[in-house]
Amino acid sequence: MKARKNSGASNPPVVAGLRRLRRTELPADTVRLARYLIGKTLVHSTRGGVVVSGRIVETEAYPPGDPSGHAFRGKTASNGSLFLERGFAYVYFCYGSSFMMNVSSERPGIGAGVLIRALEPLHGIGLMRRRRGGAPLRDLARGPGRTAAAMAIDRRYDGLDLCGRHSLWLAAPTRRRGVLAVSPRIGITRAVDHPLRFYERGSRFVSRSSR
DNA sequence: TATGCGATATTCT
DNA sequence: GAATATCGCATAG
Repeated sequence: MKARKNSGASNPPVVAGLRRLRRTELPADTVRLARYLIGKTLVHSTRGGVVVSGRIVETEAYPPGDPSGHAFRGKTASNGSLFLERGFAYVYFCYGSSFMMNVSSERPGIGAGVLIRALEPLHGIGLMRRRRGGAPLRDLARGPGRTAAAMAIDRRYDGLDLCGRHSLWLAAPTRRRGVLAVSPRIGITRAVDHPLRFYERGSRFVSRSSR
């Protein structure tokens, strides 16, 4: 029998309340998608039934033709997911230690995406903390590499449809979004002044304050 | 809190 | 061989 209320300590927290985003809800435009994703939820349900999720509080746009974008030099064996239609995962490995996830944007055949840079942990915080070596709550997903680690996202998820019925998906917000703030992007060497980083103002889970 | 630095592997030159 | 959309630790203030 099923508990009608969420009183059981071992029950996963109100995951049924999370509604999958449909692709038609995602703006096709890269910058608009980057803004749209702030406040949305990223969900990863494991086979064991544990659900890990977080509010997206920081993104960066890498629009078509951006010299700092991975698609800038054209399609290769590793960046193909950026050229899919919007809503697919592009996962790559960087600096010898970190995976990072983008959400593909624009139309099929156009290489662009939105980097997910930070989450505010919502569900499965115990599992996230284990995956992150016992880091404090604030640091569990503060930064793109930490986000991928906390969500157990690796190369296997490259090319996955985040709007499909898979274990990793995008969901509607759990509460209203705060004020959106804008700054230059982090860690790049070209087009460094473009205001293409978006974050929720005041969030303690954002990777860095703008300068 | 801010800054500096080394580790690390994949990709493209 | 070089570059890289980073992290964690160290140190100083």
